Amino acid sequence: MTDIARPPRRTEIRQQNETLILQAAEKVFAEAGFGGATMQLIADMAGLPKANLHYYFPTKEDLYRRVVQDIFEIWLQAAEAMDKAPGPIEGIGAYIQAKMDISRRHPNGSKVWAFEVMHRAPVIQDYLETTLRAWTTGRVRLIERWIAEGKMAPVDPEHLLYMLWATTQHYADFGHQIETLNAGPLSDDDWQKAADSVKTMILRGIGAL
Amino acid sequence: MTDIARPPRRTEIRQQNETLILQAAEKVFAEAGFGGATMQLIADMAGLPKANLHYYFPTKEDLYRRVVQDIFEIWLQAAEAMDKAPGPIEGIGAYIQAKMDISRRHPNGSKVWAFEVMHRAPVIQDYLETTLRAWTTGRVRLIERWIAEGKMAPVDPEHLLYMLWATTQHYADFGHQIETLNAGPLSDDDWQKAADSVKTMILRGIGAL
DNA sequence: CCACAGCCTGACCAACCGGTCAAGAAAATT
DNA sequence: AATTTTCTTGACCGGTTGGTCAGGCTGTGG
Repeated sequence: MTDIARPPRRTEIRQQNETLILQAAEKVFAEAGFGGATMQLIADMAGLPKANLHYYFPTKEDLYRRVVQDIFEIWLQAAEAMDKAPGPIEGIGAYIQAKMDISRRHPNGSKVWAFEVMHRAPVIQDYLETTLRAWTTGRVRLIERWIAEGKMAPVDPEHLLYMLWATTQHYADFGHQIETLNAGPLSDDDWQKAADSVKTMILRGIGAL
Repeated sequence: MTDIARPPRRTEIRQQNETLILQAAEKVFAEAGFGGATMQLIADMAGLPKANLHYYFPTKEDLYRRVVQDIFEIWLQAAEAMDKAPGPIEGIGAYIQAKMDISRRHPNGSKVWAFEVMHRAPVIQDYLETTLRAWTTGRVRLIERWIAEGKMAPVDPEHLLYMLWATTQHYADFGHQIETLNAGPLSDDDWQKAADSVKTMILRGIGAL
């Protein structure tokens, strides 16, 4: 009865199977990259026949795109903590904490993003040029304001952002290396120490402490 | 005349073709990962028939292992700058500069390493457990000495090392993202600014300035 | 000049890849 | 209960993959 093309009704089965597939895909893409991942492996991990995957996600690239988009949104959400803060200690401190939590809880998502960017971002280049760039310039202005208000030292805002991304995501992307040097997985205490170390070094590094 | 099994004589042709193949392989592995890279693509980029690659490197994995090993040695060499220094300002400053130079000149090598570690290091796990761990504990002791001598604030040495690796390698691994936000490749000035920013923030962050 | 080790490569192979499809099972709607 | 939509799946396909191999080529030491 409606003129607009109705979006396919989201039945419960659909919802359930989609998340099942997406979880398996995130893991496989993270561990093998786009080229190394196979639909068969994702299907096995999700406990579904391969043909069923192609019913929900027509192509491998469609599935991959969804995985990358989901991660990007999680990160964007974490960035909100930065905006409401009165100064860098609260704002950047909260941002580091939020990103460290994500590195711990969604390490595979972070890895897929890293794979994609290293691959020269064939799938999400438009995101980089639009959403990420807009977000970045906004945050640069915020940092510049804090500097003008004397709340932190006059550091280059862009390189500060790169440092925030690099340090926090390192605990996800290079988690295996860290665990090897640590002779085992990081405990709750280890993670808290890591977050505190990063916060202390960076906040002092920008003259906010 | 020698009793030991002679290593195959390294003719000039062999030397030349091996480096040709290794250069092409580094690029392809960096852009596609191990699974996504194909011997055919590497062969085309090296300007040799595929069968010739298998003459010098019997399997894809042999070739890959060589690429990863080469990068690891470059990094180890860069770390020497840290040892001879009297304190953190010179030592860590020089280490950051050296690693930033490598990120600029060998971005592909850095990416291959990242791929490998994200892949849970199937090929170089022994390197992580032996060489890298030994190097790390040595450097931890050095930093602890500097702290004891009052030359820097009492930060956690391991997390400082992670920060050094993360920030410097970020400019190689995420170079595409940085170039996109920068609306173009980084100039000489940009690279110097980046290195200076990292040095300033980290050295101040560890209380060495 | 020969001999021979090192180098080169087109053709080939089994295995695996992403993706298709037809036919039916299960649910939802009427 | 009938019908229509959504979901499921084994079998299949053309194309590509890493790797092999026989046979020819090349340069060098004797």
